[in-house]
Amino acid sequence: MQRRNEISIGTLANRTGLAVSAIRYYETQGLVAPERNAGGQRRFLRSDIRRLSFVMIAQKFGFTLDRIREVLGRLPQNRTPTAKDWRLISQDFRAELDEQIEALTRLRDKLDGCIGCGCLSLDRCALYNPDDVASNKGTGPRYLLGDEAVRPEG
Amino acid sequence: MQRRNEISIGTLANRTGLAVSAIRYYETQGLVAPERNAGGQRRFLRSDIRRLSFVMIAQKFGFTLDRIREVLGRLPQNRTPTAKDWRLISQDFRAELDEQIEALTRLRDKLDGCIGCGCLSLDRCALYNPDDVASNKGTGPRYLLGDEAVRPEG
DNA sequence: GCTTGAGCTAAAGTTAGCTTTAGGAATTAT
DNA sequence: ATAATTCCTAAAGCTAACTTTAGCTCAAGC
Repeated sequence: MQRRNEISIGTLANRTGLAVSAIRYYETQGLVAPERNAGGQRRFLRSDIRRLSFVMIAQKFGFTLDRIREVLGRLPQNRTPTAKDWRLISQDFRAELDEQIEALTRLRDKLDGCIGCGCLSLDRCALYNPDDVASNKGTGPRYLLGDEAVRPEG
Repeated sequence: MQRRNEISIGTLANRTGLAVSAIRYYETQGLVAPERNAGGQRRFLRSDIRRLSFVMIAQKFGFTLDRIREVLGRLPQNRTPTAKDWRLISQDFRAELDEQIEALTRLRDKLDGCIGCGCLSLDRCALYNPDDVASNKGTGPRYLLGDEAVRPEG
């Protein structure tokens, strides 16, 4: 009962490399909205492969699922997104990314100033500007960019 | 019983802006190691203000506490760190940071290529190179891009 | 000397992003 | 027609980085 344009969760998992459980979780988070067949099983569209690929890429850049859902919300709801639709949101995405990289670079440059004075003290240090990098408020894990960027051990 | 060079956890909290509970947690994680007074209360050194300041900065850059503990381990254990000591580890730190920024920039450039083709598909997209940015941490076996190959069925 | 604020510990709760487990039901393969 | 997969749901578990709560002790001010 697998129509041309419909795929099962297992197939989607294989095509994206995601775990089946992860895809189900993404559904609860509103990142995909599959239909159900007569037996109650999820039927995804082929275009969901691209959709979830986007999710994975965005995560690699450090975006949260909430943020990603927002971005995906800019895709047309009433039809399957075209290449042009994806191009548009990828461009917005790139702009945010540029800002993130710049913020990080500014922060790094400030660290340079502090290496000079060796202070690292709250009283004087330029590093304590709250506007630097979007500071993740509240409890829970706070990660923006991968922690172990490159470990020297390799 | 507050000696010249010793401060209470409350004072340390005020000086760093951290919550008292956060400082206690950092102790369990081996990021600070205060002594105790006769009554069992923690007595920190003034130099711990700088130490925790470093922790906060490193977190702002997205480093995990585990990673930060490692970095702090390069400070001398037997004496209070000098400005020069801090300068040395800040430099190492900067190097890692540079790599992080570069990895992110490389990834962004690849996104540019994909905006061109609008593909965002696992089969073709350059974004799925496992060497890009260190894969996300988190729980359990997560086949993110690169951890476990994207199966050969193609 | 008594009250009040600061500290202490251990344990449980929180958020994000999932995975694992348990116990069935639907599909697919033989 | 079975057997073997795959899928389903709900609930619990896990990591990181903390906070909150409960119940008690210590220290400081009047």
